[in-house]
Amino acid sequence: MEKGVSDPEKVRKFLEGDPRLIAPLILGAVLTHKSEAGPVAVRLTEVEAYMGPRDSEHPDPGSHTFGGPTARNAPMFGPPGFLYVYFTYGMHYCANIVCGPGGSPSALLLRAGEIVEGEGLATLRRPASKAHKDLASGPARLASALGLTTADTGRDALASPFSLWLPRTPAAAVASGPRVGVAGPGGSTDYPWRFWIEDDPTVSRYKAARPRNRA
DNA sequence: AGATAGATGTTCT
DNA sequence: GAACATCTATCTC
Repeated sequence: MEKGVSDPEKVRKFLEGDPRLIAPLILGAVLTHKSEAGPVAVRLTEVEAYMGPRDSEHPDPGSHTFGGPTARNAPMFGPPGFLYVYFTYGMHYCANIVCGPGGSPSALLLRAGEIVEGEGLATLRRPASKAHKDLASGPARLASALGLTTADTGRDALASPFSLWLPRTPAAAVASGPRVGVAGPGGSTDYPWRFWIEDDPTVSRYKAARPRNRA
């Protein structure tokens, strides 16, 4: 694993930029979480930009900040480099890294990655995973493998027990594309919010969102 | 091997 | 109610 920039000052400065510019450059970065059970590190292979309504000419109804600040999305209105973790679908967590200048509010959703350290612990946390490449091949899988929960929302991803290493050299082949299956008026399906490392086996496979039946 | 259905429960509109 | 997820089970090809 090629080491890169880890100085929190420099990393935070980098994260102050536009998430759509940061996204292709953060691919390959390594996020580490050291828990009492041990460290787990993930090399990011897929991220998705979420823009605050005032930061973009493209409406983004998919963003949690689309409707303004709430108790849940408060970290997104804070300084860059902090975690925004939310609970979704009654059983999963998804982790974002806040970026843009403080108060933006925008973030990068960590959609997928490859476990590069602590695979044993990651496997314990992901008993359903049958393959190495599937340990973090999805936003909720990634959060689960790293052991992230809503208890971690608002915590600094650039300070202990976390660390974030930027890649020394940008990923060779970065692809981008729209989200799919996004419902809602003005749908944000027509803009490339999503970035991933081309041909990386750990990138999540896309399925259109399916409507759920009521109980 | 791929597609589909059902279940799970928090947060916001 | 609806939500950009995941797992398991159960079909079909």
